[in-house]
Amino acid sequence: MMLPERTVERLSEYRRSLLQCLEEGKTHIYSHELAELHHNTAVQVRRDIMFIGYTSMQRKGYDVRELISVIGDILDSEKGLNVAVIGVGNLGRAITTYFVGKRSRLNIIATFDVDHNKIDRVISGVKCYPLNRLKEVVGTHNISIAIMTVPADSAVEVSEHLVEAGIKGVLNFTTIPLNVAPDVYLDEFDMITSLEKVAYFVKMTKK
Amino acid sequence: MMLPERTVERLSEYRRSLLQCLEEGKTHIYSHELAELHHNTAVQVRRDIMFIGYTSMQRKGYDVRELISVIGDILDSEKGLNVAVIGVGNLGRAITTYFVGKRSRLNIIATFDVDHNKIDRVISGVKCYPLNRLKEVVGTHNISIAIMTVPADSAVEVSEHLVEAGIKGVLNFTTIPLNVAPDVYLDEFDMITSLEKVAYFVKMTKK
DNA sequence: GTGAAACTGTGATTTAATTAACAATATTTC
DNA sequence: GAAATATTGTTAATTAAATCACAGTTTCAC
Ligand SMILES: NC(=O)c1ccc[n+]([C@@H]2O[C@H](COP(=O)([O-])OP(=O)(O)OC[C@H]3O[C@@H](n4cnc5c(N)ncnc54)[C@H](O)[C@@H]3O)[C@@H](O)[C@H]2O)c1
Ligand SMILES: NC(=O)c1ccc[n+]([C@@H]2O[C@H](COP(=O)([O-])OP(=O)(O)OC[C@H]3O[C@@H](n4cnc5c(N)ncnc54)[C@H](O)[C@@H]3O)[C@@H](O)[C@H]2O)c1
Repeated sequence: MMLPERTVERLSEYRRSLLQCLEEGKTHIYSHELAELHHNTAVQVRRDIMFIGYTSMQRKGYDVRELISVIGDILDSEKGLNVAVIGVGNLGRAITTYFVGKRSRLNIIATFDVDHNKIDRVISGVKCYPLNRLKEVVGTHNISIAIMTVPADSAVEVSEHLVEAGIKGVLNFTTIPLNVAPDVYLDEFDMITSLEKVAYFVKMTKK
Repeated sequence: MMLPERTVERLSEYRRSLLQCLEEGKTHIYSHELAELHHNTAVQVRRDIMFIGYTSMQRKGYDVRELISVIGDILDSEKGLNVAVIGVGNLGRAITTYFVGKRSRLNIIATFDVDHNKIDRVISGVKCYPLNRLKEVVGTHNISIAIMTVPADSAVEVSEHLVEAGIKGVLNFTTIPLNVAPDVYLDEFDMITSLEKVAYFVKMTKK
């Protein structure tokens, strides 16, 4: 049974706060505390936690360590998943640098590009392969997720290669919407739209 | 009257496709064509367009140029809005470089940092100011939107400065959720969550 | 010019997501 | 140890978003 998309997002966010709590020595947390950390309500938090079937010790709040672990059981794959970054320009490089070394079940283990100045170089410890070796490398390294940061005009073509190579999830940072096979999960991550949305609501509340 | 959030997002996306169409010399477009470009349905497109009160010439589809203009009337502010990037690290630099020069009503006109190696330097034509001049510069340059790309541990503090300085919209790229005054619009743009969400659905469809 | 075909615009309906309401349970106070 | 308090888990109600269904136009074919 698949959780609602918004719940999955919130669980990921909760987990990060919970890890923070743990560092601060907090062992238990109430639904309303978690809610306050995340612009939402205590009921919403409890509902999300209900979805994953965890129950707290009544009246004491949720056991932080346990909750982290249960969320992990839901979100993480047992052995983690391998990730590739496609297009190592400004954004691709920023992302790669950022993610590498983060303790996580998602490991960026390869990047791809077509620029000969980048190919075979190592960026933040991750090797850059030529795009035409995509299928091979995806296979041998068991990569299932791609982060797309190629220029807009090669996005469609590259996305087809990705599907062909056996990628099962795509996080698309390019500004053009993609079409992938129905068994491939696609998330469009659109900065321009986000910025325009902020601008719209700023404009509207000014009036 | 305020449009639903999702509709605003889609309008921004439609506009980009429409601009593309224009370049390709397409003068009219049907709802189902626009839908196909954006993983959604013709009815959804028509409903969104109905929201903004535009009507097509029956049976010919929407006039591309007109529709772009009407969406612009809804989304854009008359004179555009000024934007600042706070924290010019890897991500801040990538974003600044990307946005500058894009024909748009949203202009990145300043960046801020605390690192003396960055302050007073010009990045992609945009000057970097010291953070302690935030209020002054926001005032004199009439900046209303901030893109936050500072390290997580200074995010909360910086967000307070932003609100204090009179910023009205924040696009937050840091991994910790912020709390801003109720009249400030905040969008959390969370890459880790997005990636974890992709991973979850990949994991689930594998089974 | 008449009938069929192709689209749009929108009221009605359905589905999904959120919020309200409250019983059940544990804890504290006196 | 009874009453008051705080918190969870869940059913029911509400609200928001998406989809269906179809009437109303325009165009096209003949
Ligand atoms: N930088 C941003 O903040 C930002 C914001 C919004 C959207 N985007 C989108 O993200 C993408 C990347 O942006 P960027 O600023 O990093 O651009 P960039 O030009 O700095 O990087 C693009 C990289 O992709 C490589 N590349 C080109 N064709 C390729 C191919 N067919 N296969 C693999 N690699 C290829 C290039 O060699 C380069 O290294 C663009 O599509 C852009 O629209 C970026
Ligand atoms: N790079 C990514 O792909 C990525 C992904 C997810 C989240 N993020 C988040 O985005 C933020 C920036 O990431 P990054 O990779 O660019 O980091 P970075 O370390 O490269 O850049 C941070 C910049 O902020 C500046 N800074 C530090 N304190 C500041 C302050 N108080 N005021 C203004 N500027 C200050 C630093 O001098 C530096 O220039 C981080 O919060 C990170 O969690 C980044």
